[in-house]
Amino acid sequence: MMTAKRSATAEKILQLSAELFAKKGYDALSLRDIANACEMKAPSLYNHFKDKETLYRAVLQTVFAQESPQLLSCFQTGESPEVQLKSFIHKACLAVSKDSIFSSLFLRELLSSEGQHIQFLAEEVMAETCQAIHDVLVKIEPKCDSHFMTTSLVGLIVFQFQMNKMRPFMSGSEPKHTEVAYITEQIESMIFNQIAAIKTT
Amino acid sequence: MMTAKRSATAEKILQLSAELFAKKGYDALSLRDIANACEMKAPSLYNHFKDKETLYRAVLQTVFAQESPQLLSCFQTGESPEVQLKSFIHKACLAVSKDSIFSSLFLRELLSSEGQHIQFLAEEVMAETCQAIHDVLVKIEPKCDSHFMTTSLVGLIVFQFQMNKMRPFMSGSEPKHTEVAYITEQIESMIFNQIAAIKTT
DNA sequence: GTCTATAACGAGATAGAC
DNA sequence: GTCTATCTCGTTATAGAC
Repeated sequence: MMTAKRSATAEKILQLSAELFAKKGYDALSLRDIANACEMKAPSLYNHFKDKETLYRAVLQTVFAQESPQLLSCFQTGESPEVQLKSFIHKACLAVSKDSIFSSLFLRELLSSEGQHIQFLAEEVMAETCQAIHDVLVKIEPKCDSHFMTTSLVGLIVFQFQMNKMRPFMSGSEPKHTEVAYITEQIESMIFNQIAAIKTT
Repeated sequence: MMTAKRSATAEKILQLSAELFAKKGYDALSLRDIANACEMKAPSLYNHFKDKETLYRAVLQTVFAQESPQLLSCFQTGESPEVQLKSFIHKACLAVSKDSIFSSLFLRELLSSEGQHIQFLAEEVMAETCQAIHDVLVKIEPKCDSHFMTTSLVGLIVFQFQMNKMRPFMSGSEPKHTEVAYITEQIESMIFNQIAAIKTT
């Protein structure tokens, strides 16, 4: 599916507003804020996008499309399924830790009451990546519930990094808990221990 | 800490607006929407709450306070730590599946850019429950990272039930994946398999 | 007094005219 | 790209009902 070629300013609007949509959410973010970040006036945005909703959908599409190839590449190597999965976990954790735009937008949509974008996200944007995780899990251990493990993996990655904001106020939290390497290692451990447990039954 | 005694209408406003705040989010929900649900006019709300922000904070407090005793009771039995943790997982999953107000508000706050309420939630509202999980995990397996396991458990519960909206559009999803009993069982399995794996090292 | 509704304000929103 | 119409927001002032 080809995405329409965009002008340079349209690209600029997309990139800058993606960050703002992720940070403040659809309703709290005004077109003026976006225009401000782009060094233009709000009505000028209408030269590039039909309305706020259209801009937002374009943001969803491009943000997820940017991450997707990187993540999919993990599964296109000659390595064993186990190694492929591990490298995916590492790359996904790194991506989410570097900027949370991806995961913030995803979580916001998951919370949204009007489920308009849920289907779009699932089928058009995340399908390939989730399918790849799904397939590699089946290869590693056919007996496992690969759908549930896929959602658990995605959930842990998305949630644990969001939790970094709250950890300072929680008991038992240590500095290491906010480190990418440590979180990655722990999530990897949970997933592979679960697989191992199923394997031996 | 005593909470101020509230009138019947104030309680009604709290209950009805909690649902709406969870569903639409702080910014998207107008005082007129709330008033509508309560069968009153917007300005009348000001007889019961100073402003929107105050109402919202009261909502956070009461919603979490309602769930808290139920969940804490799991840890106040004479049962073994393992049984206590299992009964907590069951009760928490059931609570989240019955109404997602609790977990929606929590996730929304976790996403919020202004972290004003994060500390409040962590220290005033969720601290007791998280501490109880933390303690029981230490009892079961002192070698485990109980902080990380606590957040993983909370994250899995909150996330997996939110995912039910998206599952219909994902490959590999079956009807059982949206059932409370099945999700509960799977989360329990992940947590206890992780504990078992740590125990044997 | 206690709670309610009506009217209206100023700020800030989207979006269409120019 | 700018101007501006129109709408909706949170909030206040005020006056009437129980």
